[in-house]
Amino acid sequence: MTTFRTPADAAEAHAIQDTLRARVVLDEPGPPPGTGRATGVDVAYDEERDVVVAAAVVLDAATLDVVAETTAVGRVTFPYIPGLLAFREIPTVLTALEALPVDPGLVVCDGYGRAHPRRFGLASHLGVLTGLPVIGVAKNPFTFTYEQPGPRRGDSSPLLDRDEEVGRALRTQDGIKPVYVSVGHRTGLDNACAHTLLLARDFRQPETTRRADALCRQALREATA
DNA sequence: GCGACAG
DNA sequence: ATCTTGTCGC
Repeated sequence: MTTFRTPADAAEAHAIQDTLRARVVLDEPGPPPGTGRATGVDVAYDEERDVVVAAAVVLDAATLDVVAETTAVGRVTFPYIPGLLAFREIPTVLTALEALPVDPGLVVCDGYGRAHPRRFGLASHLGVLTGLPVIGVAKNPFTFTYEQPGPRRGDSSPLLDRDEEVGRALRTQDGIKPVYVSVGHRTGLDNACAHTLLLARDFRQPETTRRADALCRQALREATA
C-alpha cells in the first residue's frame, strides 16, 4: 500500500495526481455485481474544531445487510479545492479502511474517479493507494455535460468532458434526478453502473454511501460533543 | 480577468 | 461539506 503524503500546495497536488495516474488499472471488469461485499466510505467535517471523521461501512452486496463498520478521527490538513478533493479526504478514509476486520470488496466513494480534470479523482486515488476495486458515485455533475437520461430506473447517458465519455449519468429511481458514476480503479464502467443500480435499490444514492454518511456524521457528533 | 467548480 | 423549521406530499 502506497503511503499518503499531504502536498504543500495545489501545484504539488497536481504533480502527485499526474504521477499516480499511471498506476490506475482500467482493464479489469471488477467484482461481479450482486455478489461479495461492497463498502461505502464517507467523511464529515467540523471546520471550526478542525476535526474530520471518516466512516467505512461494509455491506453484503446481495442483501445490503451491514457486515462491518469502522470510523476514524483525524485533523483537517488540506482545504477543499475542486479537483483536489482526495487530498482532503483520503488520509482519514485510509485509516478507517485499514481498521476493517474483513475484506471490503468493491469500495464505493462519494465523488468521482476518472471523471476528473486530470482523470484522477478521489475514487482513482483511493484505488491506487489501496489496490482495491473502487468506483465513484457523485451527486452533482461537476464540470461535465450530459444529455438527460430516460425517466426510468436504470436509464443512463454518457457523462462527457468535451467529447470523451468519463462516466455516466445514471437514473437509480424512477423520475428522480440521476447520480453520476465513474470508474476509479480495477472496475469497468458498465460494471460500476450495475453495482450502483443494485446498491441504490431503495433510494437515489447507493446504500453504501447512505450508511457511511450517516455513520460519519454520528461519529462526528460524538467526537465533537 | 471572471465565474464555475466532486465534498 | 455545512448553516437550518417547517412544510408539502406520498
